[in-house]
Amino acid sequence: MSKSLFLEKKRVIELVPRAPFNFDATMHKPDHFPSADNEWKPGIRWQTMLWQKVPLGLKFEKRGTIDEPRISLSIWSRDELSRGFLDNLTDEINYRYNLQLDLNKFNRRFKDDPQLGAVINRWKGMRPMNYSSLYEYLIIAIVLQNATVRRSVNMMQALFENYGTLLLYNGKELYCFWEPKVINRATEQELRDLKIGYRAKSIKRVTEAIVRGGINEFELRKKSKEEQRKALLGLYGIGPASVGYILFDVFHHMDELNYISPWKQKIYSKLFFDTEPDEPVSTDRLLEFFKERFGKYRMLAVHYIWEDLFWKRKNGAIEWLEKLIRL
DNA sequence: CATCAGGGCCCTG
DNA sequence: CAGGGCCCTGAT
Repeated sequence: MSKSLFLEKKRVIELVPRAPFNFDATMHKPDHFPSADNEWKPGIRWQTMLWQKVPLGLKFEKRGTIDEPRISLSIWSRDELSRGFLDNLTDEINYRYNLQLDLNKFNRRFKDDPQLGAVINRWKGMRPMNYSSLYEYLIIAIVLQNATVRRSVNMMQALFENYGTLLLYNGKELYCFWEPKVINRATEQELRDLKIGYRAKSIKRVTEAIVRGGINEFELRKKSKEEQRKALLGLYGIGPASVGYILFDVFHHMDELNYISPWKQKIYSKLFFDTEPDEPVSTDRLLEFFKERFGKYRMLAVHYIWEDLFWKRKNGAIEWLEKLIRL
């Protein structure tokens, strides 16, 4: 079973996102499955983070306004953190959370779009947000595959309980990810005993690739999208659906949209063509449509409309949608 | 009770 | 490039 750690040192720093910045729509994605490494309520997000092998408890708090945004970031740790470490961490958080993404061109270009215009208006300053390292995201992607949401939640929880570290800070108890080498030492059978099924093999092999250094997040950030895609597809258990998520969320390619899974096909068809779920528009046609209408911003545009839908759902069930998402 | 498909991917033919 | 198998779970 996992260990737990009380974090008693606290530092507070200020982050300055590029305006416009919408705190809640960035810090909470209602379509993401709940995970024991974070918690959100309006104006605050708690998030654990393993950075340079140091487990951290983060708390982001909303300050300022959409047009003059600030974030107060409190950082809990077991030991005192150096200035250099904090600077480094700040850069990483700016990168992962897309805090410096310039949305102005996107906003101007689509403010009058019949469908996207109103959504941009509602969620001005929202950006895609990823809190994970590449390795952590790969694990999440694997856990999502061929499973219902509930099952993904259970698998992730079992992994945290067995390999993660429970962090106690700010009155919260949240799990922090493990170092890859921890799972590299585990056997496939140990993983299978957590009821993750055949995914055990994928997790072992992806972890091994990371530990060996065969795939390096920081090197990959410098490469082209197609080089990144090729490297990711080379990982056992990582296919086009997972790679699509990673290229957008982890590597921030706002135009990465060239694979649509069957369940999303039905939802996109309804959203953009108002078709019935049993007669969805072909994925080829959907992809052409997105490309033509949203150009290099196509995944960002779809993200806006997708999140808008799930915020609506959070505030009251949407009947047609409930049938299409397996919980 | 049995059967089945699911927020994919690998492997085979 | 189509289709079967994979772990387990909740739905039927």
